[in-house]
Amino acid sequence: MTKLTLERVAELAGVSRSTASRAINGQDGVRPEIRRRVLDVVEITGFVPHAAARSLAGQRSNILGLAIRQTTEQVFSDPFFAGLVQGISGACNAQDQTLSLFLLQSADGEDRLPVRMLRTKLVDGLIVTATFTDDPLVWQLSESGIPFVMVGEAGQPDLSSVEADNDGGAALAARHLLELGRRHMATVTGPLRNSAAARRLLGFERALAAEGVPLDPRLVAEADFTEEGAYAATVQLLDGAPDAIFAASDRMGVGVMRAVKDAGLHVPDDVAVIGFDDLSPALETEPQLTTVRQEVAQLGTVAVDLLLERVRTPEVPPRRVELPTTLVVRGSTVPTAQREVLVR
Amino acid sequence: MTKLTLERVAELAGVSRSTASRAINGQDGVRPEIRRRVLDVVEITGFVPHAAARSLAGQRSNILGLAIRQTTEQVFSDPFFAGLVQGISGACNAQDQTLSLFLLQSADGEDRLPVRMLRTKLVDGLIVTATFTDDPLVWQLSESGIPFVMVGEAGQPDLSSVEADNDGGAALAARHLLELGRRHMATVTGPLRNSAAARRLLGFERALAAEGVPLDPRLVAEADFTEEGAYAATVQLLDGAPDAIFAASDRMGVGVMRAVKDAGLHVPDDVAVIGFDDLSPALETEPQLTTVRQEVAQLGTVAVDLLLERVRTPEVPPRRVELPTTLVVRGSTVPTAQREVLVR
DNA sequence: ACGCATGCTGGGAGCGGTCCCAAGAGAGAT
DNA sequence: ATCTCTCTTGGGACCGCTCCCAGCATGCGT
Repeated sequence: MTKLTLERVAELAGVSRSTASRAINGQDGVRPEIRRRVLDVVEITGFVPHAAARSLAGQRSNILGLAIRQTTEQVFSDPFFAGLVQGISGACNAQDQTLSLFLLQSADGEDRLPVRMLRTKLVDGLIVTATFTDDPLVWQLSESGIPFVMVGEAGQPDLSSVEADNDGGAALAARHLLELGRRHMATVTGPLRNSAAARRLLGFERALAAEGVPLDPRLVAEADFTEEGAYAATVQLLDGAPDAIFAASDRMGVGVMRAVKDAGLHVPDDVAVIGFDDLSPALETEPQLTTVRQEVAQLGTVAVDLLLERVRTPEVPPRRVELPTTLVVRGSTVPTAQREVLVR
Repeated sequence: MTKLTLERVAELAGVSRSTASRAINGQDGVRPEIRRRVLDVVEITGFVPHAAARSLAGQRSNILGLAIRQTTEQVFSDPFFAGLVQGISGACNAQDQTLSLFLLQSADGEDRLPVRMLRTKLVDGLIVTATFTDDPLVWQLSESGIPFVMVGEAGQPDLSSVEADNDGGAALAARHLLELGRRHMATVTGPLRNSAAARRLLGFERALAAEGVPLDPRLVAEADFTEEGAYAATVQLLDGAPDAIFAASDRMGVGVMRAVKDAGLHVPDDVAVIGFDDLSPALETEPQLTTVRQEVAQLGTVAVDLLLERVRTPEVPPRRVELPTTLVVRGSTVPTAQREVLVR
């Protein structure tokens, strides 16, 4: 049996290679009747164009890379990445792109891996996430002139990026707590070299200050976005007797609540707890976690759009997208009964 | 500036394309001196061969796919996958292969995705995991004649696969509990359509039966490899007043312990708990979880080896590798003090 | 000194597509 | 009826690399 190539399909459809190619790729300038005939042959034979040939000739691989700058362990335990990958992979499917995942753990040698990768033209562009401030990877990438976008991280102004409105979200949390009459606010931040973590702290601080309730620096503890880290941080914070704690992620919110409870305190009566993300952990606590919702999956789809924009029209300047956040009130700040009253 | 191609490198080194290619790919039949010269040019120019061209000409892409048949959410919350990906990705790097990850969630349309994928020759082969018994994906793959290996799942005998000695491991757990004098054994299994889960149950049952302590069917509860699922299952099991519970994964072990404690019982005095995997969750409980260790990362490296074997020498028949398991005793079965005595 | 292995090296032919350009067929205009 | 112009279509030239094969210069044996 002859190998199934475009040439062969064209032959079977009684047209030329060029015409077959046009028909298959949905380009116009093909008589409908002929297009039909070609597509029928494709259908029957189950022809699928050879990726390498296509990418060699077409100067485009239609593969997008997702580079996550984190330990494998971290990546595979943080629901944020689950949502992000979900969104990205959905968008890739919808746009006929293949997604390839790269986990960049080490800070050294492997660093050059992604750049090498891109030089091979294996991927058309890269979505980069979980980098930290001044990550060498970022400037290596921008220097190499490869199309890429950053997710959840501001980066330099001349780069494409998507992120949630972290400041605004944190401010929502702050105002919510103020409205509840809390005055002794504490916060467990993510690693501050991570820009999202930093902005959440900043937004929280500012919003409080704006209302004349400045955040006591002793009531700020830095953690690492893990439940355990947040637990430890909270244990410390509790010495300062806060009446509300803002955790920079839901996962940390879980740790915070556990620590509060273990200290014999009640949520939300003694200490109101609020998280960030609105991912699955927020629903697994008792009471459920009030949180600032960010559309994680959408972060992913927007990232894909931005990247394709960069790949397809490099001349269009990069742009930055900020997605809105919303407050989701649950039992960790407002007891159920009371909430119903509020709703009314 | 001229584009950096093999041709150009050859020209700079003053040799032919062929020679440059041989030098770069480490093939022999190149005078050492010439090879040096070529490699120097490569070094200086930073030449990286074009992936598509290479794969088109060489009939091999050097990309391996990892297909995980699970919800994104599940994948990104199960430490088992973290370890597996770690192992696979390490092995890929070591063998100069690129890893591409495919999450296959839906059971329908997207099912054909991997097959389509492979038809494009984008990946040379696939590592498949987390499939279930009679998963259509498996026969689709074997029918399509694409090289692939299965991880942690027996599959048909004529397929390459790696998995831990699940039966043996479960038997280790059983015997350990027996030695501790427990007689009222219970177990929380994984989803039984998953072959690993099924074998762990089987191994546990058989080992107990062999010692004349048959497993009471009412003390078997099926869960879904999640902590929550195991918690719920355990709540039920506790009605039967077991004095030991074998959880088919560490993550489930955590749920089991939580349920036991919430029921006001003590671990290990009232109920001994034992897990499977020896992954991070086992260390996060108090007391730490005794568990059956399987070398998850090694599962990954072996998978890559097997797959490359299939890809490179299709004529060699597929083979099945079973990795040994070991028992790791911790506080959830034997209190620290007592353990020290044992060690002595 | 001559023939013949042996070892390197260079050239050419693809791999399977995409894209550009020229040629052919109709349709509309004059 | 002739000439354009537009719409399709086919052919050829690559894309950048690998692989095969022929050509050449050595080295050796005799």
